[in-house]
Order: sequence, then C-alpha cells, then structure tokens
Amino acid sequence: MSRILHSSYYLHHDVVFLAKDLIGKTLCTRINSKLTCGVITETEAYAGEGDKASHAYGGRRTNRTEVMYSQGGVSYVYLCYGIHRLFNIVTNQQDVPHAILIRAIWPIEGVDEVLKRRGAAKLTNNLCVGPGKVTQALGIDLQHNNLPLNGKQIWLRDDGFKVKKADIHTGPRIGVDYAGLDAKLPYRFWTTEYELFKH
DNA sequence: CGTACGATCTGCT
DNA sequence: GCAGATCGTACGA
Repeated sequence: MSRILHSSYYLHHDVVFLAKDLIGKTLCTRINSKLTCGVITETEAYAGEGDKASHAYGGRRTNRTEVMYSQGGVSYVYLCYGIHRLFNIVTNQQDVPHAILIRAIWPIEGVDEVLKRRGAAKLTNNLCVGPGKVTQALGIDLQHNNLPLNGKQIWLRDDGFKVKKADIHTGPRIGVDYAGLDAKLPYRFWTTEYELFKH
C-alpha cells in the first residue's frame, strides 16, 4: 500500500525525528511531464535559529531563507557553489525555520529518465548519492522552491518500505565545518540497504 | 556597489 | 587527493 504523506506529517514531529523517519519514504516529481520517484536513503536535519549550520541561524530572515519560516510541508531549493541545486523539506510550524536536506535517493520509477538526466548508462549504487545528484535526477530546479509537498510537481509517498532501525546509520553532517560545535551534531541519517527497494 | 564564499560534483593525477 | 567550475546570496562600504 502506498499513500501521499499528509501535510500534518511535517508539523507535529521534531525535525531530527523526521529526518530519520524520512529514510525509506519515497520522493516523487512530475517535471516536464516526466514522472520520477526515488526512495530517500540519506538526510540531514537543520534545526533552525539555534543551529549554526542552518541558513536560518540566529533568526536570519532574507529573501532566500524566508521559505524556511513557512509552515512545514513545502520545498526549500537553493543554489550551492553556483552549480548545484539542493532540495530541502521545510518542517514544523510557521516561523520555526526547520528543514531537512535530502542527500540521496534510490530511484524506483522513471529510472530511464533519471539515467538520462544524470548522463549515465545504468543504475549504480552512487548514481543519486549526493544532494546535487538528487535534484539533477529528479529534475528539481530553483523554480521548484516554495512548492507544496503534496502537489502536482513534487510529493512524498509512504510505499511501506520497512528499514530496520539497525540499518539506519547516524553521524555528523557533511560540509558544515564552519558551524563550530554544531558541526559535530549527529543530524545525518542514511541507509545502504538498497536491496529493500529493488524489484 | 563590491566582494567573498558556499548544506558540491567531476575529472584528472 | 585535489583543483576547477560558476553564480546567487549576504553583508559591509
């Protein structure tokens, strides 16, 4: 059985819990009339105003970060290193700027289109491992910022994949050395049990 | 207005 | 292992 995640899902749990809970959920896009879906296999939580690694640290509120202050259940897409688009899920209530970066997926639908976008010949373990690769695979661009996550272009599904607790690993976030002690927080979650999602 | 830099990826060594 | 790509954002002048 498979169902779209309801908007309330994003509102009533802590962002760190959700980051872990999203492992095994399915992220779908229909962009340029192409349907592509992948099971989320790696995430990072960004815990708002108190988190030095977050764009919203210290309550920073600008054109770019404004969407993080929305009620949960919308997308936050931004440009990184001038090249890569990074896709985040905004969570929690209005004015609480929590977000979850999607760092990796295992593609399960529209795989041909994913391969085309990635410029690859076949599906390999690391085809969509890395946040820039995820957005490239799913066709997500800056114009997909601030979209509802139960909409026509982007949505999340629970396909009933059961990832065992012991198969979800935890560690510090990547590329946030500037965040001082917060760089050490165990806010990154991932699994490598791709076999669960095959066939 | 100027400028420094980043929640990265790739290809080459 | 490392350099280069590449540009919007943030912030100070």
